[in-house]
Amino acid sequence: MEEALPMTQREAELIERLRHVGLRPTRQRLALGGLLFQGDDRHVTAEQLHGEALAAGVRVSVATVYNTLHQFTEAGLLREVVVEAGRCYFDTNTSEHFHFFFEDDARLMDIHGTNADALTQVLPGLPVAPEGMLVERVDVIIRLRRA
Amino acid sequence: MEEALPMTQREAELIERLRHVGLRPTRQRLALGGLLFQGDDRHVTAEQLHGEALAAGVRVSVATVYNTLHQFTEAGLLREVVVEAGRCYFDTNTSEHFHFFFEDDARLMDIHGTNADALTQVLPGLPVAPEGMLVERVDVIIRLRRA
DNA sequence: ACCGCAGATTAGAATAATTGCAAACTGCGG
DNA sequence: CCGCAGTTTGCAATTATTCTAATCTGCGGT
Repeated sequence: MEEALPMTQREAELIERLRHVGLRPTRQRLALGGLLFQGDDRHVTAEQLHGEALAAGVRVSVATVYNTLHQFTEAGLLREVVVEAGRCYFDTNTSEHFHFFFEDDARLMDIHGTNADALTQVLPGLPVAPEGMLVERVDVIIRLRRA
Repeated sequence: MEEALPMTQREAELIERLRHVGLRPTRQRLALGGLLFQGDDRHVTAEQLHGEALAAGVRVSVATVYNTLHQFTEAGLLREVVVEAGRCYFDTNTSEHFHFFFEDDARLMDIHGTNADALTQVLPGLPVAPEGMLVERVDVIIRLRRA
């Protein structure tokens, strides 16, 4: 039997957060959540996160990482961003924002600040969705290359 | 030996177009080009195009379809659009424009018309690319779902 | 504390899209 | 009509993701 580890504030918050969206706070979900939601915004692939988990000594399968990422996305804790065929990123920043994508090193970066604001303001109104359709999400990706 | 078929105007134009971008007008490239550049704008996946080619009685391998699509893209005859993890579309409309994506039937549609214009006008200036980087391309995808 | 079970996790196989490769083929300039 | 660089091909290899069926586990009820 394991000694009950002291629970940090962050852990307690994470548990509450999971419960709130109807997900049972299992060992794996807590571990992955802990890696994902530590401070600054992150953009990870399933592979990456799996690697980090293993490196941190957490036993977890790739399948579970995928399950968890999708469940988190479903629950609104993550946002999925597709940039390249056959690679998909999960973004811990779920607010309305756009992305820079650095093609040279396949890295994704949030765009925030005044530059993006004008763009944000223009988007909501247009273009009008076709009859009977509603806008699920708007993705704006600005692809960059070393000059 | 085959009888030389009469060459239509469109075929001749396609040959010229390929030569102009430095691609040898081979049987396969002509067939695929013919399917792609017939009138209205198209959004096809490699699989789809391969299917169409076979249906049209053109012998061509999947590998060649991929090669050709990428060469055409490289040459500026096509534009690649990534919408879903593990599926990538090629758009015969290479001008600056945005896309609707119908999540229900995985279909892509160009956005043109006045609605998109305001957005187009806002894009060029911002957001400013980070130091030493230049904007390769801006992708705007508006994801739709049946209401 | 202990039980039981619905929900979660797992390894490994299966699927899907795409790319790599080495051998065979073919426009096209000479 | 020759020759070769550029193309194409089938197939194997890779990569990302999903499926599956057996096993495990959080947690409410006792």
